[in-house]
Amino acid sequence: MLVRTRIAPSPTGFPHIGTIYQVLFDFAYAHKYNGKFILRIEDTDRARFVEGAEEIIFRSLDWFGLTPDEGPVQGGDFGPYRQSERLDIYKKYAHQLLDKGHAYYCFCSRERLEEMRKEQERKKQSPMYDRTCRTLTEGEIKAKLADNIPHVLRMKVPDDRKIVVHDVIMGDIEFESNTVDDQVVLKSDGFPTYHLGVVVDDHLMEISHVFRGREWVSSTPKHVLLYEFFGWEMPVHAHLPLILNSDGKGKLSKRHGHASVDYYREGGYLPEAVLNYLSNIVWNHPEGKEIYSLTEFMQLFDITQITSQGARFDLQKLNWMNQQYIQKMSDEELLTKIKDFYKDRQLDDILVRKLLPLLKTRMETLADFEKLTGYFFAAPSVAPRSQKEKEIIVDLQSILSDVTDWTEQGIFVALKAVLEKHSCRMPVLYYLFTGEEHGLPLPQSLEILGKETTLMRLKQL
RNA sequence: GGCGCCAUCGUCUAGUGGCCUAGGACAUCUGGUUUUCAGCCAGAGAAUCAGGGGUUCGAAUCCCCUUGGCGUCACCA
Repeated sequence: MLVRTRIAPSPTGFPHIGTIYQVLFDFAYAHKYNGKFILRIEDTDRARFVEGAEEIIFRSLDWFGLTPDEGPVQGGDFGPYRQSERLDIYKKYAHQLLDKGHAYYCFCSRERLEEMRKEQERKKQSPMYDRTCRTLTEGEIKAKLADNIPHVLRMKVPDDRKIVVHDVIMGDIEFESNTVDDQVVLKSDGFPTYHLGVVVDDHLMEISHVFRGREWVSSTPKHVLLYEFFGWEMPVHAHLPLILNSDGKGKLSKRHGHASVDYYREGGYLPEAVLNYLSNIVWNHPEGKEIYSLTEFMQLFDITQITSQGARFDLQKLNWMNQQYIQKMSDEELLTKIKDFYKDRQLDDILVRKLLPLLKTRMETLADFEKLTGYFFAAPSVAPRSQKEKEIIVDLQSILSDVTDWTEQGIFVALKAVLEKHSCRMPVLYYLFTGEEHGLPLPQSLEILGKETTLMRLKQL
């Protein structure tokens, strides 16, 4: 069987990191078995549609190197890959359901539905459609249709049945059909709901494995039923554990800035580090390694071995991982990444190259470059904070101007003399030169800055 | 509330009946690297394996109950 996985985001806002987390598994699994990874845009909610969101999804996937094999951009034999362009298909299948007696017209207004739910809640019942329209006679239906009363199609959930959801990481989960709602499958605007959309498209696009978040398990019985109604074989399902907010309260949400993919790109994170982190929170390398490549993950992971607990998002650990990746990078690679990250800044290659060895162990993200190297590009705004510091500046000027050997070692000796004379500590000098109390090693920094610039800046204090 | 899932250091986890007086990583703290900060090295503290019952010669591991957390209950996905 050919492995085909898919991600089916809806263009309703910025891409969520949870989407990338899911794609990681889609992508890895598909490519592990020489299959295909498909992108399908589920734009069936016109009210929540956001212009441009689709392009951001494409871009985000590309940034992570998780480009789909088939999709709206790449094309493929199973298109169109946008649900809004497949309306006829859903209509056809919805009516097939109707003909087979697995669906029925519902003419209930939103207001009535709303009231019904309120009433149910008042009676402490779980809100569910009361099946009023299930008993409509053929004549009544025809009359309402003729009157152009807005309507939807609902699936007819059978009574008193066990519905079993097979999940490769959770095992079999049993549901009682009486707790399953007569879900709307086709909306009054002719668009399908998610439930009809996924089932039809996953089948038509020959999806073999469905990886999605745990939040979907409770609607899976509906999908099981739909597959059964159509007489189709159901793809293998794996519901991935949720990524939780760092306080453990709830799914990683928009309130936490780092739910957005942009947060990582703009924050100077490396896509491979983010992917590494994402996989590591629910999967362990057999040798206990924490740092491993996507390729290695792809080769070694087994979907059945995924943890079954939701995991809190730990930014500190991600930061550590990102730093590990930066540290292990070659100078050339790092230079490229930095220049790319600051592409609007016209950075001087020669200067940056000199800085790299100092930077490497001090950058958690590419964005740290700016904080760490500011004083190389412009004089920091510093003013002596005491009489003592004024005296130190005077001594610094005279001692430094006498340094003939302007190297790390020569500068170090000179600085040490000042330190000893005033019996002060390094952070004081550091502040005078950079405006910060700590950062890159001072002697090396001054060597790179150059004698002339160093003395000139000192004079301006 | 109904239904479903989950439960090992602060966090992510290893662990599938004896190798566990519970291992690793992040974080924290201490010392070293003969004066910043990182990095690196060494070390420390940190989990009565949610609680209670079983099963067993033996349980973090199997079963039951309780508790707690999370998810979900739309013409949203």
